Amino acid sequence: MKPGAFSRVRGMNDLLPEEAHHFAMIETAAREVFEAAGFGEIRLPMVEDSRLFARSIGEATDIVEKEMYTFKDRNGDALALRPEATAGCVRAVIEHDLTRGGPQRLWYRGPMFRHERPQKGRHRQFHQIGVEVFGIASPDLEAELLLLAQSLWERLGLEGLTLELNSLGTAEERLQYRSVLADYFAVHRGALEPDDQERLKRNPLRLFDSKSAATQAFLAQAPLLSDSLGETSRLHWQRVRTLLDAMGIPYRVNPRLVRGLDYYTQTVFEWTSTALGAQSAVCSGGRYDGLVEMLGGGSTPAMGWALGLERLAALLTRKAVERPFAVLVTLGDAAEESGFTLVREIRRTHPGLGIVLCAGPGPLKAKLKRADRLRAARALILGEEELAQGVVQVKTLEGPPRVDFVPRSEVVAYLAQVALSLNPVPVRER
RNA sequence: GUGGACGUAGCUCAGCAGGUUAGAGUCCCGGAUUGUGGAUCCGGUUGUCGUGGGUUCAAAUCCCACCGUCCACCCCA
Repeated sequence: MKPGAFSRVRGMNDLLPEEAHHFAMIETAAREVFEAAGFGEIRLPMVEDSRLFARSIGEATDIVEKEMYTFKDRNGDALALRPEATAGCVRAVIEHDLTRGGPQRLWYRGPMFRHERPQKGRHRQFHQIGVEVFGIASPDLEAELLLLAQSLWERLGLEGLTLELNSLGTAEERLQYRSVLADYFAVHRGALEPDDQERLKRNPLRLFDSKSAATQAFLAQAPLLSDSLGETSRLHWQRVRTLLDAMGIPYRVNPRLVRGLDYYTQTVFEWTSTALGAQSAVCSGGRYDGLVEMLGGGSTPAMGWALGLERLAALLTRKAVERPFAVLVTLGDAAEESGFTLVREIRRTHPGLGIVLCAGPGPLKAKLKRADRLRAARALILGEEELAQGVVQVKTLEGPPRVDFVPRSEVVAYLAQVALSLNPVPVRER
């Protein structure tokens, strides 16, 4: 790179064609799975009032305290680039009264922004696809959303993901347990590492995430979250697991899974992969029954999850490459003119037929080489000789060597026929 | 935000007890075959050695700072 050139902003990456194609595969699969399940897409702004995030995610979370991109616009309003989309989605549901006609099933996708130190699987601009459902309090919602994710993994051919889940109970139960845990740890405060002392002070539940052996030893003796669940929560939690068992979706109950965002209640979960290093969470979420009300809406139970596209794309090992059906090679100006006419005709009559142009100057050899590298099925050669005879040379690039001369007037129909007979379809995976 | 490793052609990397003109593989381009791909052979372009400063007769090589990537912490998708 030359001195005066610009480089990208730290943590905000270009998605080159290969990765972009993985993104597109995931997005396409997600759209199919979601829409078949009755979810509607919602497109949300990337900028919101920064107080929206402070109130929903929690004032005392790292996301809000240290990681948000906040700025004042020209009116002096405090705005923020969204660090996640649930808050904005809830805001929109309230603003447009979307639950009026009964439960709402929504999905979204797009970039999120957090000012963290970049690492593999962790970027300052990253991309999520998420679903949110409003207006269903019963545990079948958990089963529905977990099945939805499972369906997506299967649709993508992803294996080796682990589902962990836990129940936090109602907001009250969670708060109560929080103080029980704080009391228990108050005695041991001096024995904790600075990080964990901080957790104890600010959000004791986060002690479960600690990697300190001492803290984990204390936790083994600590009162259990599950013991502070009331009857209703216990039955809810039981029902979620029964439904998962009935569907045969494997999972592991992890009593230490507490999640970082303040708004979660009842069921929380996380899909992880062992192939990603420290940033192993691929998809996570949970129920947030109190959030709608907290943000000024009516009392509305809700739940959602989000997946990280960068992390998921990293698990797609198969190289997906677009293969054109044919490459059109022209030689000379007159053939070039005729060739463009042919391509226009093909694209008009058979839009799905992939034709890559290889016109302009240059030796035939190099152009065929390009066709070969694109892994096209056919090369269409159009030069002075073909022009004089009113034909197009169709060369088969895969399989036994073969060359056909097809009259110009029949070539479009001929190609359509060949493309049809080629099974699998022209777009294939390498 | 904290700690550590690393930064040399587009890509993967060698070179670094300071010393002519900075290398290999790959990729790309051209030719052998003036209009027929993949294999082989021949030839060619790769570059402020991350940036800036310092030490020195001399720095890709040693020192410092900054930037960036990666790893761990932290956090989380």
